[in-house]
Amino acid sequence: MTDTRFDPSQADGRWQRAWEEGGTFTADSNSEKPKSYILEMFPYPSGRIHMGHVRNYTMGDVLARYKKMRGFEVLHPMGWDAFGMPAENAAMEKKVHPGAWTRSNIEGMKAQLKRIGFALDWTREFATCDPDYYGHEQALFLDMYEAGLVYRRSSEVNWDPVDMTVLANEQVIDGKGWRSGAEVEKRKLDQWFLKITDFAEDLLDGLGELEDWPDKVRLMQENWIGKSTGLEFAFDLSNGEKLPVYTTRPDTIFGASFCAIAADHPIAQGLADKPEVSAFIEECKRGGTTAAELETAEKLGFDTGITARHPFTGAAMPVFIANFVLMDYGTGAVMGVPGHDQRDFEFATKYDLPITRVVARDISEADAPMGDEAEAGDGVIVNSEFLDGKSVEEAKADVIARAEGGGWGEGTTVWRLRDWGISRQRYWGTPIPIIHSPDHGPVPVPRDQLPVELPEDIDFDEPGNPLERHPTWKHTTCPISGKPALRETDTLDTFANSSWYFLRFASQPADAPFDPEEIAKWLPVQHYIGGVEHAILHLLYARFWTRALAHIGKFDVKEPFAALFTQGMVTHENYFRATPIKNVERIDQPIMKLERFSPDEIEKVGDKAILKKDGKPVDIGRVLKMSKSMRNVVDPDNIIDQYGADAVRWFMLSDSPPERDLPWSQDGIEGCGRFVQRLWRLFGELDPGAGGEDKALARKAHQAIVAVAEDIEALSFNKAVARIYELTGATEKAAPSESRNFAITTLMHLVSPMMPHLAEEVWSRAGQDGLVADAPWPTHDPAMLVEDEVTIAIQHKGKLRDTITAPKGAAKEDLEALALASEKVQRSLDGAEVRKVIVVPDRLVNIVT
RNA sequence: GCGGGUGUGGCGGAAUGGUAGACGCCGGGGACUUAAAAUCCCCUGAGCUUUGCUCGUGCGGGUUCGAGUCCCGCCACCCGCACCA
Repeated sequence: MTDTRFDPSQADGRWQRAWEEGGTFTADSNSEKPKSYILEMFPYPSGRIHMGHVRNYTMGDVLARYKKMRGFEVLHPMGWDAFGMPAENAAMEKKVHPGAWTRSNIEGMKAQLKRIGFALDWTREFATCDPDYYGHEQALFLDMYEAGLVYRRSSEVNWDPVDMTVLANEQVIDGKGWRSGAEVEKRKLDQWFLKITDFAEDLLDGLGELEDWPDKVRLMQENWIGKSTGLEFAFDLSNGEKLPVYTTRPDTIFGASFCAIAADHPIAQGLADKPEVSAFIEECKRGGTTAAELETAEKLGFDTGITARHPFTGAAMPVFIANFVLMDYGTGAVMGVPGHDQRDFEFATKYDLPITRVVARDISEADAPMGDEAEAGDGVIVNSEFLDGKSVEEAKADVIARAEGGGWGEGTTVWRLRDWGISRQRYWGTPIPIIHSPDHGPVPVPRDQLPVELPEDIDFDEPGNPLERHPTWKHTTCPISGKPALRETDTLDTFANSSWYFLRFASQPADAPFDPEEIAKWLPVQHYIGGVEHAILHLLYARFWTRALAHIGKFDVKEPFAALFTQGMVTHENYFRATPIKNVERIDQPIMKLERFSPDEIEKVGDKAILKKDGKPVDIGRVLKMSKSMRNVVDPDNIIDQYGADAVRWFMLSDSPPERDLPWSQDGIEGCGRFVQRLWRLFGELDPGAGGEDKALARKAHQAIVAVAEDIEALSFNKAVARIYELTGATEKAAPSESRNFAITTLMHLVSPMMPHLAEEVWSRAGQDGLVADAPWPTHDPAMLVEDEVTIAIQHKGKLRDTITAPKGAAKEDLEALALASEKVQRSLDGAEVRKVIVVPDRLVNIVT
């Protein structure tokens, strides 16, 4: 090798073509090798690849390449989560077709991904907006429909009257539509739902087996599913009606002193003809829903004048309409037990209702006064007739048994999880394959008519759903009667598209969504990597679809992702300048004008940032997630132009542990670029003529083979990187020898998953056959892992005084003698009597005086 | 409010209860060069009375021969959920 510098601008593309032409990363499902499916969450084609993608896919790429070196047949696919609102927004703003916009983004982003040299099987690429893909999705929807997992009901939605569309909760900001700014209305619409609640128990239980998922994500899903058990029973009301309530604390029933119902409860609505009642209901709806507002919101109630009869004591308890009771949880009504529920306590205090103790630490404390808050903890039941003296758990069981025996209530389980409303009044999504027949109601589209394709000729000139106002698209005939009928014009929530794409990657027959035999070969995904922002929705929906399809008998896989890894964000400092502008009202409090500057406009000098165009300093703000609004985005393409793909990949893996945020820095990427060149020079020093053994270096190389493998398998890429730096440093310093050549070729292998272009280049220049990507992971000699000398720490009273070198496995007595012989130790002992000596073999000696 | 996480040099971070700060970045000094770039070498937690000593992993206690690591009690920041009965 004579080139003094590695030139990524010509090498990167050359090796990318070599991998592509050789089909190096094409997965063969008929291979005899063990299978490994490595998957990163596929991107939404928003326009450009950003650093977050680069980090995400680099991690998966290292794993995929490593697994291949370890003898696995690896499936590492890529595709596009291509349906969604941004395409429709672009259509409205830029007058382009959502499909054209999406396709063009995909093309650009695919080219960007290829430049980074990812080991992807592009033969399996698809976009969810391909009619082929969403046609199979429609078939799966019909499978679920036939299995009774899909139903239609009227549901309240957020309706934007200007854009004429339904908004997700996240799109409603301060009660206004995020785009139109119009006051959002609540509207009842017929919506399609998937019965995810049928699988609530399964989805909850399944979490227990997902040992290689982060605890955090499992907990979030557990809370989201929100299982609770208790008693549902009905109070007899003074007006002759029944009031069903749900409680998790039936043991405290003797402490109940009132009932409370939600503002939109039927009984409350029934009283709404009284102006004071309707005024109160309005007041309840006005309350904000942010954390701070709820924190300070006062408990408000309206006494209906109705009373409820206590099932045991027969006491008449007032029934209030209350602002803290939610209609969509439980029965929308509660029994108020102020002594042992904080909300009830606050409410009772405000409206001067009795607060009775029915749980105490001990039976003797039955008459202990209540403090200034409710006691929700465990204890012994008191003041409760036949329950007195029982534990909370015993009393719960007793009350439930009596309610069931008496036929006035039953033990139930209540879930926080709601069925998944999947109807969206949008164009750019999977059309729901249903036909509304005048005679037969909703009828599935016959299978041979799938896919129901989106029409191309649509316009976004008016607000609302283009499918709804398309002149011909929705007009069809009833599959049963043949009479004119209307297509469903709603499309599926985009989360449906990402709920089964990993199955289609594994298997892509033309006539079915997937082939069960192929699914069995590849699933579950061995490593699934993505952002924690998908901890609940996407990951829960994907788990649900997999279970639902397994339930229908499509395959045997229940959990799609054996291991989940949630990576941190890529962050960057931001640059700004705040200049005061004249404030006519308060000269001492000027209004500040804030200007932000992108990293391209800045030059860093030491720890100062200088604006290039005026040569003056700007302020450096906090390190934050890269975002357009902060103008702190660094474009991967520019970086690759300057430093090559390998330097960027190396940066993504260095320093920060992968689950934490990674602060981007110019100094850091320059350091990575330098290291690529440092390795290049070192690899050029391979000396076939050199002989002789360098045992210390050879040992380091063998240790690195083991350690780097362990680190990659634990996804501790930052540690693997540090090991490679160490071996590199040691190898550079060593004199030529056979061992040094071994260390150099070992390094070629160890860095190849991380810097594949450099590795291929030096591999080929070293005259090796084939591609390093196809080469196996180097083998280590176990005998070479063991050191024959170790450094022993000598402590006196737990503090380090000296270190000595001793043969590995030296006897305790010998170590003790060596320690006591140390001059430094003797000086520290200063003649004191040695009371005890603790010897940890091969580690340390601690002398206690 | 509930749940979870994090806290170690100027910075990112290492460290099965056993030598705290591996490795990288920044910074300082030097070599090479007419010069620069590139490269290489050395130093780089703080303090002190500098053969060495003392202090030091958010704060306060504890267990231990020995604690960044284990236990108890706090503080700060970050994330998620939320009037869920």
